[in-house]
Amino acid sequence: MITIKDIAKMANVSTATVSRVLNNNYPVSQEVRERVLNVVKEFNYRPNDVARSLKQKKTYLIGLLVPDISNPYFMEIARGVESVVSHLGYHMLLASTDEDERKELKLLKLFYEKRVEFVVLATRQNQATILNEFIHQGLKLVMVDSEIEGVKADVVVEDNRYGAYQLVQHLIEQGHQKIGIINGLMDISTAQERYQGFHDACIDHKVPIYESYILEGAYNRKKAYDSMVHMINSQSKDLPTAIFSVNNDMTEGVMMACKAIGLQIPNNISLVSFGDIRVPELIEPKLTIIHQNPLEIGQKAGEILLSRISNSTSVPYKKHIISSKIKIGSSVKRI
Amino acid sequence: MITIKDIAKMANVSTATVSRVLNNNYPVSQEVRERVLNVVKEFNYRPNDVARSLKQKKTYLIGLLVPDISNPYFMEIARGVESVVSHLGYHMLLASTDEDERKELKLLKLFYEKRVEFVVLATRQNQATILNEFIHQGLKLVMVDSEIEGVKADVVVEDNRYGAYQLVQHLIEQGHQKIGIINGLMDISTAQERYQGFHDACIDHKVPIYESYILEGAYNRKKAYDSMVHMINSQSKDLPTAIFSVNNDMTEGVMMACKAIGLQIPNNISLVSFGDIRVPELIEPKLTIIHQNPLEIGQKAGEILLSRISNSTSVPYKKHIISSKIKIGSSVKRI
DNA sequence: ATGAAAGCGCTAACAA
DNA sequence: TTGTTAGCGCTTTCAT
Repeated sequence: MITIKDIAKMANVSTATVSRVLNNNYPVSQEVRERVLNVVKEFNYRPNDVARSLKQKKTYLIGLLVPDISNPYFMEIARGVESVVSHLGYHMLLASTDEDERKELKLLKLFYEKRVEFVVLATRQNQATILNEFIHQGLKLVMVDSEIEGVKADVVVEDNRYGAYQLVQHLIEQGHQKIGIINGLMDISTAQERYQGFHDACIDHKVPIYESYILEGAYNRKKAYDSMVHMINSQSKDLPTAIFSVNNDMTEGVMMACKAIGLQIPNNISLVSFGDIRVPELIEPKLTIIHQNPLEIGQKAGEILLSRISNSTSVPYKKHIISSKIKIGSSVKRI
Repeated sequence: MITIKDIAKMANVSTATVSRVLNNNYPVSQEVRERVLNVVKEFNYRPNDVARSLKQKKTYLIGLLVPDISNPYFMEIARGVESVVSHLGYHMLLASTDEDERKELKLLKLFYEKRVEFVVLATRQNQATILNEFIHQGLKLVMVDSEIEGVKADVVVEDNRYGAYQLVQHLIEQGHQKIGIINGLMDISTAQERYQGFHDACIDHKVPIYESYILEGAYNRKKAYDSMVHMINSQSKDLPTAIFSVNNDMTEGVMMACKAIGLQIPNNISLVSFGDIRVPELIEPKLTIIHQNPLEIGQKAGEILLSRISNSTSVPYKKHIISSKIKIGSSVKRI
């Protein structure tokens, strides 16, 4: 592999000069510049970024750690990050944690050893103490999607509580008093907050909350399907009139359950969802949902990290809340 | 930042010894090993991988270049790659080309400067000559999804021609003689091959091909929708009895068009698709499709690149074809 | 405007 | 088993 030394020799200059013309950061005479450039072109020389990184202590690497890189939601976030950092020459190192705490830790460690300048972390586990330890060692972090209480890092999340609140309020306004919820894993901040929104809306409007209508969906479609089928079968004489599904994946499960059993939405049961299902254009009815914007989360995270990289002055960590808009469909029956 | 030198000093050994205990590649006495390990732990030392890469000329980096990192199809491929390379300590650098040839070239160049050990490229453009130039300079490449004729690299693709062939043959077996096709961009290999399959099936079974039934879908949903609507409106007295949609995204567009206009599938028109639509569970009817397996493409690409990295002996480049299975649904009417 | 040389943080060949 | 040291390919300070 051809190095700067080779180029220097061929152009009859020092390596310093070659570096200067390549980086355009110090005065070089026209004549020498051209001579060097010619040799560079002739040999198709490409500087070794590893060496440069070592010398400059700058890798232009951003690590992205998400539960699953094939999950469109997270990849929209990634896309958002990429869109703002790529212009500055940053590249993204991507990896899936598979929701495995040990793997996540291992990846954080590896990212750190690769000297990524920042990591964007979408995690649903791990303790604040462990993450803070990394941070203490100099790892820069910005958390997206979920929050972990006590972590010393910026956070970009959706307005989960208020989004959920709006959805449930809408149900109540349409006359619903028996509202069920398909819940996420309660050790995850997003699930807690969305549940909180449900809870607050019910309390504020004096609507009772029934234990038996609180279903465990575990943030996955299969589980949501099973829970829903089970409830319908076991409480068929006294079903809720409306369901609030806490994420889009589970919403698909709920709809599949209704379809399988023959419950019509919204005739037999109403449904609202945090996040839209896929290809809604082909599916009836149009759901009333909270519209999510993962791209914006990613962009925000990208901006934050860029500004932290450039401004070494330590401004305090902040929680950025991306507001979520409700979109009214026809999945709620007025009763 | 703490370095191997610091550790060496604190443990009263040479840097070489620290390196040895960390890498476990040379004999070190128990006593010294423990001493070093203690200091490492105490200071939470993490070796600088940039320096190691420079020295070893090994980055453990795989570059992935796809049109769009938020496209689930490509991210399934990425997932496949990751699943096989991550065990060996490889990391993935990911970037979107946005179908922009210049951007793609720039990214290839940057990946090269970062000294990625391999790049997995899913591209739909660029000439073989340009790519071969990179390869000539030492860039290792494996192409996925699409093929570019003449590129000196391994290729992993689906069996596009035969998949399409099966689909169209199925239509013909069900009695269809007037078959339309929503086509991709014909400068992309996958589109060419799928069209070829359509063409061959028609020829082999002596079914006529009508020019006016060959629609431009441009591999995108919106265009497919528009083309479909236009055809239905302009040729309403003599529509094809069946449509072959060349990719899943366009299939969604076709279904939306049918829905908008009130054409029922398969009653009024039959439909087969290369690749399944999203959430098929919630959509009627079940389509007859070719089942795609991007994960497998990624895994295969990962295996290939791993074996090329380890076996320096140059085996000839090969085209790997992932076979595609037909899945019969209820979207084709027997006539 | 240019060159010499130190050094980024490691690894590994060589010596002891 | 351990230490010394050269060197990976760059950048940048200091001379000139």
